[in-house]
Amino acid sequence: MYALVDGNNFYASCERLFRPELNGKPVVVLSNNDGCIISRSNEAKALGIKMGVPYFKVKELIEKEQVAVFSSNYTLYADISARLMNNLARFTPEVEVYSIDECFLRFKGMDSLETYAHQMRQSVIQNTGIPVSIGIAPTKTLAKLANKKAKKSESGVCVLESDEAIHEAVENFPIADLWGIGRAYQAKLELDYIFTAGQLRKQSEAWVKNKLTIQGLRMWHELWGRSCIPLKEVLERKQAICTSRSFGKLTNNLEELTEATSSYTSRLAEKLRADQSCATILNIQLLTNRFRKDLPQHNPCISLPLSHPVNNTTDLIKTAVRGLKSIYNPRYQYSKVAVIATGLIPEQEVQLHLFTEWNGPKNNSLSKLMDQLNRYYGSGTIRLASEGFKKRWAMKRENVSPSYTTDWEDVLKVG
DNA sequence: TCTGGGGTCCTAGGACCC
DNA sequence: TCTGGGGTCCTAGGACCC
Repeated sequence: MYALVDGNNFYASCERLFRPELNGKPVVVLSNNDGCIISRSNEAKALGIKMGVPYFKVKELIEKEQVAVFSSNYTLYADISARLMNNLARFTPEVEVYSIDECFLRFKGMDSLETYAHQMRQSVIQNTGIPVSIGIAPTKTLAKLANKKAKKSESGVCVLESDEAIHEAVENFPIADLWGIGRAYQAKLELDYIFTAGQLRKQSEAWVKNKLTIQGLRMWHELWGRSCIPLKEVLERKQAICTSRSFGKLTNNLEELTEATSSYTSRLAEKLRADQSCATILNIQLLTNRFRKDLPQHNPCISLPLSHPVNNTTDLIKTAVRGLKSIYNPRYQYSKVAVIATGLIPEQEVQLHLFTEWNGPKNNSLSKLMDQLNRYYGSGTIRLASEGFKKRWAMKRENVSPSYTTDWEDVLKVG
């Protein structure tokens, strides 16, 4: 049996941990650049604030209703997430951390899962302060479905074990809420008058494969209780690593774009090293603001093969800036730059080259020392001058909460 | 004025191999 | 008139997830 455990309104719940006076009050968390609503407390949902709406469109309502607004603080959420996952790992050895706020667990040969689920829930709320919902079923797809049911229930737990219970849960479950059905598939299925998981489940194997390809077929089997999506317990090495952010304002200034590209690339290099990977290809993409219909659009990108696999900051920045300059056009106002590393290979398995002077990864001690210093003294403490100092392009983050659990300066004082 | 960021998997089609 | 069969690898684009 699989369980899916997830934090209720996770980011909003994290913010409330350290602001208990906000319990029972509406709270929202914004995306990067204070752009969109990405997490809402139940009270905020009740006000009709929808997921994903641009902040400026609901600002008036938010002010009128005195909703507490937070810029996103991923340092905080990642730390709370780790506590949550560690707590859950005490209940079974088979754990897959699926996202920052979700976790699949697997149980073998247990006969009182319902009781166990309530114990887990109690333990998590007591040890981390985060309320969670738990769905349990014979497959991951059904566990996700059970989790949605759990969210709506009083107890926060939903166990689907017997064929009858599964049948009843699936029968009227909206197709759009299924794990694996997005907007495009929803539209496609509705053209065939399929609106519920029950209706989809009744279709033939061949029909489903034809409409939704192999992944849809897996989902179909899982809806019948035949598990075909395994638990991924070990983290696989990433195939691509990306750093991209919108600017706080539009710009066509090459100096600013160069600073931003250098900064993002520096962050990207840190991520590569943390993953113990080296890149063989670096992609740079410039984007204009697609919502500004009044401005000309320009979204050029370039793929730069690296002469040898690297993850050190200076080499990557040199390449990135060269790429940026080759696609930049001063006629356009840009809102974002993305730096993407692909063709990743393990740091330990970098091949030497037979026909060039290059003789192996150069001593990365400078980059590694920078990582150490930045981990200890805070991100950006030591950096390359090309990343700039004024950072006029930096993203908006007007309501960011303190790093309560990861920065000594921000630890709460009791007195 | 103001609209997020970071990933994965699958398929079709083209280039190429013997 | 009539032009094979069986593969691999790569890429772009489309779908999905949180």
